[in-house]
Amino acid sequence: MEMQQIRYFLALARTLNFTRAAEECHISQPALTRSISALEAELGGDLIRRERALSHLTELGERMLPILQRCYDSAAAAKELAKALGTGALAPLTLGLTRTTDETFLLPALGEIARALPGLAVTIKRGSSEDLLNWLREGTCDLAIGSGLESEWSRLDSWTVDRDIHCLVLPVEDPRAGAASIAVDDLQNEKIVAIDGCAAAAELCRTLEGEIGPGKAHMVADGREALGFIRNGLGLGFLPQHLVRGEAFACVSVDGASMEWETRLYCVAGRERLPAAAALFNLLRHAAPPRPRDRTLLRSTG
Amino acid sequence: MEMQQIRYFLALARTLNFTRAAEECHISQPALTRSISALEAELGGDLIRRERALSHLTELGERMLPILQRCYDSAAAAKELAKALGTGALAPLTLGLTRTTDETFLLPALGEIARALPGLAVTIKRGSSEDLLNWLREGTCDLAIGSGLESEWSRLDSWTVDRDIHCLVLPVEDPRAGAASIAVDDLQNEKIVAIDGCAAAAELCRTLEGEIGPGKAHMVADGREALGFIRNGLGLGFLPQHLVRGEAFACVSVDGASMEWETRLYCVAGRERLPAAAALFNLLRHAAPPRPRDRTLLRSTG
DNA sequence: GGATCTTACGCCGCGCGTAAGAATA
DNA sequence: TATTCTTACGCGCGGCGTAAGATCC
Repeated sequence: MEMQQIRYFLALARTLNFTRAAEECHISQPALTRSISALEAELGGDLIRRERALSHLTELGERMLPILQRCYDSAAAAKELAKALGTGALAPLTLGLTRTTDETFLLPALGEIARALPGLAVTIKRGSSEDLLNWLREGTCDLAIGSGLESEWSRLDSWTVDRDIHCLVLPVEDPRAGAASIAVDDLQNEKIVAIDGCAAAAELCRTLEGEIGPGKAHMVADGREALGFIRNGLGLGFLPQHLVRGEAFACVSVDGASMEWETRLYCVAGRERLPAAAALFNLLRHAAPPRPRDRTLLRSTG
Repeated sequence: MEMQQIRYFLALARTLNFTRAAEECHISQPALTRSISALEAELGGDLIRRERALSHLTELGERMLPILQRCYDSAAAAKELAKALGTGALAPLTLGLTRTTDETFLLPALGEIARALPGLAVTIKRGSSEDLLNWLREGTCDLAIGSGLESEWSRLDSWTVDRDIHCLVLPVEDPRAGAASIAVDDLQNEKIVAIDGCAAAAELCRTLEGEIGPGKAHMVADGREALGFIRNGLGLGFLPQHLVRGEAFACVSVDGASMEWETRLYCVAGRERLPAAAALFNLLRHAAPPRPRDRTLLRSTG
């Protein structure tokens, strides 16, 4: 069963006339007759009763019609969707971000791309660094943004595109909320609330006690969950500062822990990019080097 | 876009490996490469990123996959359905009956066919004689059963397969309910309730007053509606007797009106029939000639 | 005779397999 | 070097158009 035969049959079912159907298909009438006959032979029965003015589809023909119509429509839809993707009328862009990555620095660039590509359709997937690395390998995302993806994979390229400051997050009523900073040693007996996959928090936990373990810190999925834990006294947060902005929490720096982390753009070398991914890539790569974020927000209450 | 290409692409999407996909499709690997390349050219973009162990579908490929899968599944479903129709695993049978035709005489034959053809699927369509004639012409029904389809169409064949007695149907409280018979003249001022398209009732109405008109009789769609009309005093019925059986009505014959009508089987000469239609045709044609129905029920209350 | 579908025949293109080449690990 | 995909080349099948035939109105 070939697509041509289906096209011919659909035309024939519309016209119920071999001559006119052949015209519609831009082939000779004998060619259409032969093609239909072949289809009938394959299906094991006549599709149409040839009765000149009274010609009509057989039972088999009537049953085949909607199925083959769907088949043909699917092929047509595929071509149309492919065209939309080719022209940029539909421009999907899938980004992988670690759970702690602040996406706001992307928004101006995405806005600019959306103006140039009205079909832009962004998908943001959040996951651990390992997830992002796998997504890049599998091609499940176009670009990844975060940190700590570095691996032995030689095809992974990366550039710093943003900086993020991590800080200790306390309930405002905590007695240490007004401190200029807190020493790492003061945290030895504290429970830490961190976001799963956050490299900065992982490093802090390693500093506090050899390895990061489930007993040492609460690992939650995102900032909202973390702040809820902190608010309810389950521990002290160690979170990227942007998550605390606008919330009633105190931010305090930690002496002896890395606070400023680079947010990096990762891509796979030698892999061609869709228009939207290419545009974002260029905007982020060629933008002015990211400035350190304003540190004055530390010790504020958000 | 050819069906082969779709098949090859689906295999490739499963295996993500040109060599194995070619094996699955029983073609050489270069042939599959070329076929996929041609499909990619038609769609205007790569479907798969060739990265050996890391090969994976592109965005375009991911989008095409479900659509082309549906296309291929439709074609497969068409072939399967055609096979079912060919083998008799599915044996549709569409019968056209006039609204007054008693279908019960068909049931033994249909039961016998169902035993031989487990896939039998009967559709009974009710309509006027004109409807039935059109359905036969259009091939919308396999066989028609009723009366009054005779036309100038030379291809219409028919045989008597049953007899049906029409009678005047009265509410049991009607004073004439116990009469042996009623003269046509006594009905001149009566309103008749008849089923639309019933040739017997039409003839009675013509006898009563030149032509059948909407003012002379109530024309309803089926027996249930007719009995409701009669029960509510809207008129006297003239209906085939089988519709009254088991109902609380009186049946009285009419002197001067044709009461015994032949139920005939109609088919289109020179048109091959599906297995179920052929079977029913043969059973009805070669059955013993129909006997006149028992007239003793007349004047009973059903 | 006109309309409609089928059959016959020769041709061209397309898809196939084989074989060789390129790229990557 | 082994694996994997692409390119090159020649062949044969299959679908096409033209022309003639069959059938029905």
